[in-house]
Amino acid sequence: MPAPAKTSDEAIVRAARALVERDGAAALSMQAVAEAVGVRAPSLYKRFPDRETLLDTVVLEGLDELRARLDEAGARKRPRLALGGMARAYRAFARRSPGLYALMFAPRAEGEALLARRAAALEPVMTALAELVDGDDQLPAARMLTAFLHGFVSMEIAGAFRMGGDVQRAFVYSLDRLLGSL
Amino acid sequence: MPAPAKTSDEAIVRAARALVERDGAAALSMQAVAEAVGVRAPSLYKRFPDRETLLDTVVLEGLDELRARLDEAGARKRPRLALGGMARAYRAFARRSPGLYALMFAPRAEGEALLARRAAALEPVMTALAELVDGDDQLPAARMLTAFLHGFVSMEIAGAFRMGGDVQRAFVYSLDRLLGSL
DNA sequence: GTCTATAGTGGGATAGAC
DNA sequence: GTCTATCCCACTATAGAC
Repeated sequence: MPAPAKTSDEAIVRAARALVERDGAAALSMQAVAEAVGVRAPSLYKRFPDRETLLDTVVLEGLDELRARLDEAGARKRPRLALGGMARAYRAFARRSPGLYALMFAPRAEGEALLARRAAALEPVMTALAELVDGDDQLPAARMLTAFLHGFVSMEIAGAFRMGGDVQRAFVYSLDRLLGSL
Repeated sequence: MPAPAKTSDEAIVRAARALVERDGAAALSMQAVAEAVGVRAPSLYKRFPDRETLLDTVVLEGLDELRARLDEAGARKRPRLALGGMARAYRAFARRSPGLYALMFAPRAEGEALLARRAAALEPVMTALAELVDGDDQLPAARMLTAFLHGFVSMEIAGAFRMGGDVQRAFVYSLDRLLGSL
C-alpha cells in the first residue's frame, strides 16, 4: 500500500496555472503552489523535479489550449475570414490570461520541445495562410502576421496602449491592412 | 576631503547593463554587479535604493539610446524612407542588445516615468507617420507599425524564427506591405 | 562626513534523511 | 509526504576607514 497521496499532478498544475494567470510567472513560488494544494513545498519535488519543469508544464498546457481556440475560430471558414477569426481568438486568449500568455512566449531556456509546441500552436494560422498566399511568400507572410499579433497583444498586456485612443479600432484597422496586403 | 570612492554610479550602471545585455535581467543580481565593480553588494544600496531602481536606470538609458538611433536613422529623409530606415535601426538595436531590449519592453512594475520614456523613444516614428497618414488613422497606423516591430524582434530574440527560411527577407517583405498599406 | 565592510534577517529553491 | 539543512539573493543595521 503506497502512501496516501494528498494531492495530484493535475491539482498542482492547476494551482500553478492559476498563480501564473493572475500575477505572472514571478508569482509562482513552490511555497505558494504547495500551500494552494495543501502540502509542504519540498513535497512538490516528488512530482516535478524543479520549478522550471512545473513552469514548462503550465506553458505546454497553455499552448495546447491556444491551438484549440485557434482551430475552433478558424474552422469551416474561407481563409481570409478564418484568419480574421483566429486573430480575434488569439487576442482574446492573451487578454483572458495575460500572465500565462507572457510566459508562453517569454524568452527563457528554450528547449526544442517548447519551440516545437509553439510552432504547433500556430499551425492553424499557417494552414489558412497556405490557401491564400503563394508558396514562396508563405513563410514571410506568416511571420508578418504572427509578429504583428504577438507584438500587439504583448504591448496591450504591458499597458503600452494606455494613452488614449480606441485599441479595438487599432486592432481592426491593422488586420484589415495586413490581410488586405496578402 | 571626501572619502575615496571605490566605484561610481556610472560604473555600476555600466556593469549592470553589461550583465543584462549578455544574459537578460535575471542575470542582474546585486552581488554580480558588486563583484564587477569591485565592491561588496550592500554598498550598492547607498547609491541605488533597490534592484528595481538599478534596472530602471539601465532601461531608461537603453530607451534614450534607442531614441537616438531612431532619430539618426530617420533624419533628413522623406517619411516612407525614414520609416523604413528607423525600422531597420530598431531591429538592429534589438539584435545587438537582446537582453536589454527584452527588459526595456518587458511588462514589469510599470511606472508612469517608464511608460512616458517608452513613448518618447518611439516619437521619431510617430513624427514620420504624421506626415504620411491622416489625423484620424494616425494612432491606429502607429500601433500597427510598432506592434509589428516589437513582435518581430521579440520573436527573433526568443528564437521563434529558428526553423528555416530567410528572416531578413521576411522583415523586408513585411515592411513593404505594412508601409505600402499606409 | 562620506564611503565601505561586516554581520545579520528573511525568503525561496532544493537535496537528504526519515 | 515531512523536516531539516544548505545555498543564494535582496535588503537592513551598524560600525570602521579615510
